[in-house]
Amino acid sequence: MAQLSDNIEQFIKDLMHEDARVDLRRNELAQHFGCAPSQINYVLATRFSVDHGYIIESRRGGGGYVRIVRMQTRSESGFLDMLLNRVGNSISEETANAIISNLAEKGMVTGNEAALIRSAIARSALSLPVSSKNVLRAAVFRNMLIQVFRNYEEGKRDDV
Amino acid sequence: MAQLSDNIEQFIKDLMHEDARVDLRRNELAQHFGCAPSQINYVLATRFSVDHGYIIESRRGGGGYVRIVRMQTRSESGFLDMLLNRVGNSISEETANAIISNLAEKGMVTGNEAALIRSAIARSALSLPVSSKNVLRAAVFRNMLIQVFRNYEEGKRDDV
DNA sequence: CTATATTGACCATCTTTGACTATTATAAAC
DNA sequence: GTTTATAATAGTCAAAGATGGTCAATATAG
Repeated sequence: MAQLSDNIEQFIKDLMHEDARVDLRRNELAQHFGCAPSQINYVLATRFSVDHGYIIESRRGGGGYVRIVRMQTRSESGFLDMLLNRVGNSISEETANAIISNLAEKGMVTGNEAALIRSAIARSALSLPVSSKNVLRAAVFRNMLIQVFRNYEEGKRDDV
Repeated sequence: MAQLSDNIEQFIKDLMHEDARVDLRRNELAQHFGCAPSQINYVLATRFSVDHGYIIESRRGGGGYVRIVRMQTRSESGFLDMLLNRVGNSISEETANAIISNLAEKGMVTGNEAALIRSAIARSALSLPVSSKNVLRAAVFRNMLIQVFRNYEEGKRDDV
């Protein structure tokens, strides 16, 4: 089932296992995977966004490159502030999921916890319009309970 | 005479004989049985629901799949069933917290997970009235993020 | 007759590609 | 040395492809 995009993502993450920064040639990488160069941009956009905790820099022309940098966080409280700011008053499920992935990659939440958070903020959990907090709470809680049992079933293993 | 749905159900259950989890291609399976793809959804909805002890996950697009996950034992899925029933359509924060404590006592969730669930369904997280899912999601997510960092700063300790 | 099953039309989401554009380095011309 | 042409990169965006989801109409089994 592994998709081209997933393979490229993994390839890059392997490269970054040691270093917080990696440079690569877009065209070379595309050739290595036998795909269109713009495919690389797609992977970067969907898996290495700022919300995922990465910054992309690049340069065109001879000797051009694409640089992927894993963002560093100074302090935990600063990081939390930044995240709360990013979330703000409104956030899409996709953006939230990117942030959750980032937290999981950083080891700040376990895979189970990440899944639990996802289940609480999923579109399907937030039934609107809703008349009372109790009704809304039930919807969110139900989703989380199901998630708990999914985790429990897998023997608390962390695969997300 | 065995219905198509029964055959598909059996086929999937055979696949799951060994593993508690199986991934399949909806279209492939439909083709295998010479039926409409949506027939697969029907089978999943009627025979692999949460009530039946299964959880369905899926992904669209290239490399898409349908994943069926079985909960470990009948008693566990029965327990979940009971809980979902108890939650029903509406639940107070107090009742929900009691359920969460019970799950923690049984060791089905860690202390961190319990705290995370509480933070998602707290009165303060469920800001109503609210105009959009994104706004509501932000409120819930913010609460959970704060909880994540509280857990993390406490050294990932699990005290309930 | 009623409950269950089946299908098909239409929708939503994710991925891959290709044509066109933008930028930079290097070599050539002056 | 500056200007100009050419090659070498990378970026953007929209279209096409590849899946799966939903729902209402219809058919079938009991």
